[in-house]
Amino acid sequence: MTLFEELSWRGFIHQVTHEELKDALEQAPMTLYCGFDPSADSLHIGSLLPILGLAHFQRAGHRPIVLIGGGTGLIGDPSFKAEERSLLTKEDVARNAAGIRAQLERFIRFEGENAAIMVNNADWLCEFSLIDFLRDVGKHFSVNVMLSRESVRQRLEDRDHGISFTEFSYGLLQGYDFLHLNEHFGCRLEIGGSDQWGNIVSGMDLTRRMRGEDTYGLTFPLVTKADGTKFGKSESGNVWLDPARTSPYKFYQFWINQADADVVRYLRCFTFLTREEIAEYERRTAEEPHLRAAQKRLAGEVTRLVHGEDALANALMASKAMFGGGLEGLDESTLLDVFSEVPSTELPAAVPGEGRLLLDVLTEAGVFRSKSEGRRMVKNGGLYLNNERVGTEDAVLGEGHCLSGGIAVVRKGKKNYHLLRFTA
RNA sequence: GGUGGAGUGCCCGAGUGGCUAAAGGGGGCGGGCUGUAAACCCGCUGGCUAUGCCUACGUUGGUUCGAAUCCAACCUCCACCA
Repeated sequence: MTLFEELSWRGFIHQVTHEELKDALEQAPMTLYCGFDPSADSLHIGSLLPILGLAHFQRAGHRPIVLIGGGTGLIGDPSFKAEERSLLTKEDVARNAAGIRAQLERFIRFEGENAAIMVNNADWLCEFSLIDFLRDVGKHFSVNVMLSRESVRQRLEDRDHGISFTEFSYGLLQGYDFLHLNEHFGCRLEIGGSDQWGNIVSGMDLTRRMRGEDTYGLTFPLVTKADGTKFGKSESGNVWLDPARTSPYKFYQFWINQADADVVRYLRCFTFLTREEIAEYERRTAEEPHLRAAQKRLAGEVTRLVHGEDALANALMASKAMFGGGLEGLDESTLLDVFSEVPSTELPAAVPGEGRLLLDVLTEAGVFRSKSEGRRMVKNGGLYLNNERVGTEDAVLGEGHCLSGGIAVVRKGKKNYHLLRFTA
């Protein structure tokens, strides 16, 4: 199977500028690039597709360039954005660029044969003088063409939001990146999300005009969900690659909760499993959906890829404790680890012996907004202490409620945990 | 600027003197079923020192034994006209 065929069945291909790209990729190693926007100090799973795209190219022997938009990030890409965004400071962008760089190193190999290269476009864009840029680069861009781009159409039509000259100029900068990479690294292909089509074509045009070089562009489709909601959001917001922002446990849970209708597609594009393996999961999803073998494999693969083997093991252990039941066997450090991201409240050790009402303690600890809420929760049978349902409103907190290490695990409903820690 | 209408709980929306912590719907939360899913079913959805009390129907004041409901002023929004 050729690289192009592989990308194709995995669902990586939305648009290609030239059909010949598929042959060119088979004939000789190619240098290609993909840009990442440093608008936050971490990537989120929306960037996973481009990252894995680059990885596939590298596995097939091509040379990827990872471009961090340290310069373009100072301007802001207006493509398909409804409103003008506020500018990030140079310090923010530099810090974000560093964070993203560290993350990308997990996915792409930067040494050995066809090692990837990482560049930051701040290195060349920030050097440019305005006059030079307008004379040398701007001259090759037609405002008429820029105005006709679909990606800014909404902003041109919307009088309330409009578009500033700054953002309108963004395309020139990204276009210049391609030219620069072509000149310095022989880069001949830019890949990106489907919203990047206009910017990619700009860069190709510029490279042809200024250097007479023909280049290629390829875009990935938007990742969709069968139910029409947006992919990449969990109830707690964006799903980030940074474990400090989205813990490996939550990350794992995000994937395990994917719908049957989506999971096979996700196995194709977010894992490196073979066609045969995925076909097997497709069969199992159809025949024994309740086992959710595909979701488990997807969550395992992606979590390992993003966070590593140890983090995956922890996520699995935590998931088992949260959903499998038994807490009794766990020792203190395991408990703390499993519930590490759960809010906790420290209480003096004397408290359990004093026989205080459980509801009073939990309201003080912030588990309930009011005592009424707590009473309601008990009445509806939604309050659990160490996985045992609390049956009465006047339950008293006692010695027997501590697990190892003086910890009591409070649960509201199915998934909301809170830890009480009794300290000496 | 003129005229008319409207502001109710997280949201929409009923309610025109006591039976109203306020119908109904949505959302949210909890329970059941299940696969940590979807769909569906059920319950809850102001607070408290709790068979009672307090707070709440745009704001402030008034009428009344009693007001979301009547009156006055103010604020805000909408519609139509200019």
